[in-house]
Amino acid sequence: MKAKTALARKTPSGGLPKRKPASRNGRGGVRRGDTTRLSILDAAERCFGEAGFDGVSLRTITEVAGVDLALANYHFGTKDNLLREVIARRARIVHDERIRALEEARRAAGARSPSVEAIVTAFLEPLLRRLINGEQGWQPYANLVSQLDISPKFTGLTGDVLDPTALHFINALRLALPKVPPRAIYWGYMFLLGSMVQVMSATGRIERLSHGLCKSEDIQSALRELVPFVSGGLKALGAAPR
Amino acid sequence: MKAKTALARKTPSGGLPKRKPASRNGRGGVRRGDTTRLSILDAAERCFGEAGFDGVSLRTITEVAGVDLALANYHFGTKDNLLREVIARRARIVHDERIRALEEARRAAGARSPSVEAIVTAFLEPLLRRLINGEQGWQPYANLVSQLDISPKFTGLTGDVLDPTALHFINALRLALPKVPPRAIYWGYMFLLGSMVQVMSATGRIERLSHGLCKSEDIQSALRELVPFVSGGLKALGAAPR
DNA sequence: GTCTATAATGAGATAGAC
DNA sequence: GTCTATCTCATTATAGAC
Repeated sequence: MKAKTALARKTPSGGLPKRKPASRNGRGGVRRGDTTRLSILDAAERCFGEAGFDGVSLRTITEVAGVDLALANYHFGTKDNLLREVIARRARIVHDERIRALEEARRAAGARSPSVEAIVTAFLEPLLRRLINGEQGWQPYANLVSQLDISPKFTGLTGDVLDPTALHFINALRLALPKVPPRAIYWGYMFLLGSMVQVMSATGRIERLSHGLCKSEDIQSALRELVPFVSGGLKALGAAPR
Repeated sequence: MKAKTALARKTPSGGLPKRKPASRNGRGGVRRGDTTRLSILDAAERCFGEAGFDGVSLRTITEVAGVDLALANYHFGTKDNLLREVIARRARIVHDERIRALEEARRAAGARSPSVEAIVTAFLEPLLRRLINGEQGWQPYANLVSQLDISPKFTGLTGDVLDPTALHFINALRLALPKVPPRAIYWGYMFLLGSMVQVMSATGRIERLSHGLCKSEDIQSALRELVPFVSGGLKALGAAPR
């Protein structure tokens, strides 16, 4: 099984141009190359989200971006690295906001642990709220992350970026559920992820099943069900027969 | 965004050979073409599961199968159709067994509805039990189904095959949880799917997070946590603020 | 049913003019 | 930074001998 793309390895960054300096022109303006970079990043996000990493070519991406094919390689080196930068861009934002929300919940709870609901909400809201508000580019990003989360081929990539957040929340859940054994908490976190992913990936499946009663895009309603579901599930974890 | 593969459309089956007759030689023997067919099916299952539909070429698949490249097209027509047959083969088995398990649970419950736990178990066990027992080819299949479940590109395919099962269980859950509104049940079913998918897709993420305390391949332990989690989650669904 | 050979196209990446 | 042109190789699929 020849792997054509080697996402497990770190990019040697040998093929990349040294362009971090001169990114701005000192008067707050944006250089031409920056808008090109952004166009490619946005187009890649959208295309990857719709068709998956291997389902889209750089040709298609640059076409959607309205720029020349060669510019993808100039700005990002390889396709692998383009994916990396697509993920990293928004993952940082979500991570920071999740941690802030968790700290906020801790402060609100005072000496006790925050409730499971509060922890789960702190995890889910930062990303899902953006989908609810329809903020530019977040739906494709959510779609993409969902796909990467499942695919064994990409665990290296998603892990580097998403594991730190995970450990914070697993820790919080352990404190909130002292009677649930750690093993169960780890699995519970995976189930939380899985449930969230079903909400994030707009497959249109739920409208087919429900004959239009529920809608994939109605994240608001999904979140209203998701928080009690996950919280109730986590609290039920201790009762497993040993 | 040019879609190179048209999975939404039904295959016209014009490129397929009329080979259903003469599949067996009347004395219970297996013809040469059948073992080739099987080799390709098995190899495709494994490769698709590891790298995704677009991440693997027919060349690689036939190489893994140890047969000539042209035989893939001879036996299956197109790559799309090969995927279809890979899915259908085991999906039928799982569907039948799930329905049987659900009916068994109904019989055991007598006049009342089966418990949520019984319904959830009837859904999860037929597939997960095979992973636990390490039955040939089921892990790659589970991996593949997980990926298709998320990808917007493939909903047409998975829907045709998996929706009938879904509706049976959604119905059972509605009867078991009369106080939970239907909308919530539909979402709950999606969350059930999502949690299961996290168990089925062997990404190795949970061992990284838990430092080896949990293992992706230990489906037995995962199932022990999954049933209470999902059941508890479903029961908690009604409490959503309207 | 299987194989060789090849068609027809698309892929990621790069060299070099501007 | 951008573009044209191209390299090199892989892709799906088929035609035709055996």
